[in-house]
Formats: sequence, C-alpha cells, structure tokens
Amino acid sequence: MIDSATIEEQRASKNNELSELEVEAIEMFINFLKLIGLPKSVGEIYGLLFVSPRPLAMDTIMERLDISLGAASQGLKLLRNLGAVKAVYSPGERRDHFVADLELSKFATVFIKEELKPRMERGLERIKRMEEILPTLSPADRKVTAARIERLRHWLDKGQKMLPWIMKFLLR
Amino acid sequence: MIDSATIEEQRASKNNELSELEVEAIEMFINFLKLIGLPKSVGEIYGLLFVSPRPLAMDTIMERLDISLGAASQGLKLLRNLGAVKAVYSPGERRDHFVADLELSKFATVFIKEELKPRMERGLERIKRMEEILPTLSPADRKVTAARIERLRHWLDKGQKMLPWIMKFLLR
DNA sequence: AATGCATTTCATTTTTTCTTGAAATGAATG
DNA sequence: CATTCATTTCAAGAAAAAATGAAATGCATT
Repeated sequence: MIDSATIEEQRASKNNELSELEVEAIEMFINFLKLIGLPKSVGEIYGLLFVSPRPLAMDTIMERLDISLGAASQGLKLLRNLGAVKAVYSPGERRDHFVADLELSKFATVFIKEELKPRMERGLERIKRMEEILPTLSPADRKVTAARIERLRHWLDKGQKMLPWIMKFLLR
Repeated sequence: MIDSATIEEQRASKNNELSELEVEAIEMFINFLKLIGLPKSVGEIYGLLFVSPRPLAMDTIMERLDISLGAASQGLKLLRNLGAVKAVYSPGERRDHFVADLELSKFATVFIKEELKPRMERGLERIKRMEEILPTLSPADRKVTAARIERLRHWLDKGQKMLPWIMKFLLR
C-alpha cells in the first residue's frame, strides 16, 4: 500500500523532484543572483543547469523547477545574454538544450559593467552640474557644500580606480 | 496677477521645493543606494541630508521630500543603524535633528559585512553538504559534478580573499 | 506550402516590496 | 502628573517586480 502510493507519486510527478544536491545548488544561486538584482526564477534555472551533468531542454527545466513557460524562456534568454548559459545543439534532437557556462566571474563582471560603471559615470556628470550651481549659494553654505561635493567626487574617483583592479582579479 | 499667483504658490508649499542642487544629490543617492537594495525613500533622505549645510528635523524632511511620517521615521532609523546618519542635539529645540555622516564607505562596508560575507559563509556550508552527497551519485556523474563543486569552492575562496582587500581599500 | 513542435512575447494575475497614516508609545514641559 | 509635541509601530493600501499562460512567431520536417 505505502509502496504503491509512493510509486504513484513518482509516476504523477514523473520522477521530477529535485535531488538534495540540486536543491543546494539552486538555493545557493538564488541567493547570489538576487544580490545582483536577478529574480528567483533566474537563480533557479542557473542553479539547476550548474549541477546538471548534461544539457537540459527548456521543457525539462520548466517541469523540474515547476515554473511557467514564460519564466523559463525569459530566464534562459537573460542568462544567455549575460553569457552565463549557452545553447548546445544535440544531434537528432529538435529542441535546444542548455548548459551553464561555469565561468562564474561573468556575473560579477556584467554587474560591474552594466550597473556600477554607468552609475558612476552618471554620478560624475551630476557632480559637474552641482559644481556649476555652487556659485549661486550664499558664501557660508557654498563653502560647506563645496567640501561635500568634493568628497563625493573623491569617493567616485576611488571607486573608479578600484573597478579595473577588481575586474583583473576576477578574470585571473 | 502672475506675481501674486507665484507668491501664493510659494506660500502654499511653504517654500519647500527642492533646489536644483538638492535634486541632483537626491537622485544620485537614490540610484546608488538602490544598488545595495535600499528603497527610494531612504536614498531621498540621505541625499537631502548630504547636501544640507545644517541638521534637519524629521518633519522638515517629510515636508521637503513629500514623504509620509512612517517613511521618514523608518528611513532615518535604518540610516542611523547603518551609521550613515546621526542625530544631533540642538539646544533649545525639542525635536531631534539629523545630519549625514559623510563617510560614504559605510554603505559599501555594511553591504559587504551584512550581505556578501554571510552569503559566502552559507555558500561554503552548502558546498560541504554537496560534497557529502557526492558519493551517492553514479561514477560518471560524480566526476563531472565533483569538478563543478570544486569550481564553486574556488570562486568562493577567491571572493573571500578579495573582501578584506576591498575593505582595506575602502577604509583608507 | 502545410503541419507540428519549440520558443518568444506580452497582457493579465500574483507576489513582493514600499509607503501611508492612524494609533500607541515615549519624552519633555509647564 | 497632565498636557503637548515627537517618534515609533504596524495594519492596510499602493506601487513595483515577477510569474503565468494564451496567442503569435519562427523554423524544421514532411
């Protein structure tokens, strides 16, 4: 009785439960990718692919993670754009299969290039504009404010000097 | 007519419009603090305080940013907990006044300490668990998977080695 | 070129996160 | 010690972000 119930369950779910190992990997990547602003489903997909010894088709991914068609498609697209997932051709198979690119540094470098750097550049533009406004302030306020803007610039400069260094460290 | 309308407007809004300079600073901090997961209102508050030559009371902040009591209170509390804002005592004044701590590195170091480091530590625990599971896999899969876990560990190690270095750079 | 599958797109729904404001708490003043 | 003003808390509402799934598109096969 108990056995047959268990078998039924496995039938019903097509043996699709995630293994303990997969769960660990998935949770890990959900957490890390959340850090750079990626949604849960993207972390799930990458985590599953990361520990999968062979390429997975989109519908397999959907079933095993229990996510929708749309989420799977969009998530894979995003990951491919980041360079974190690649589509591989399996001979004789009609549908695409996907593998994780194991170069984890990609997440960090993409984040730096697309999020951090642009913000810093826009920050420097803002600082320029702020400095242009400065002369319209009262002399007392001007002095205080100028010093603060200077400090902002100092931090942005420091940040910009750090980035190449971090990039180099990541890529090596 | 036009003049009196303008004056009316200024009366109505109690001369509370943000200056161009304040807007620049506020937008800048909204953008940067969003990066570390802080809500807009927190960026607004910090930005306003950052360019304010003198301490501001909570109700001033509310009025000038046009945010609610709750948002102002919670935002200030959060910023104080981060160490990014300090309450200063103004003699004769009943209510607290707030100033920005200009040490911008605090945002980065808090982020590293409270977000990055804990995740990395939990990541290493997960890796240990994954390695314990490894022997239950088929020999073929085991080899592939072991290599990937090894790679994960490599990246976490690299990250953990980087952090103290980054911290040192930020603090100096 | 028609059919059948695989993938993408996108309007809608769901979930999560942020903000609001009224009530509770606290703290200074008369 | 009662009153008034300042701040915190938190349930409810609003806004933003993510997920869903049906319809559209694309593409290989017959």
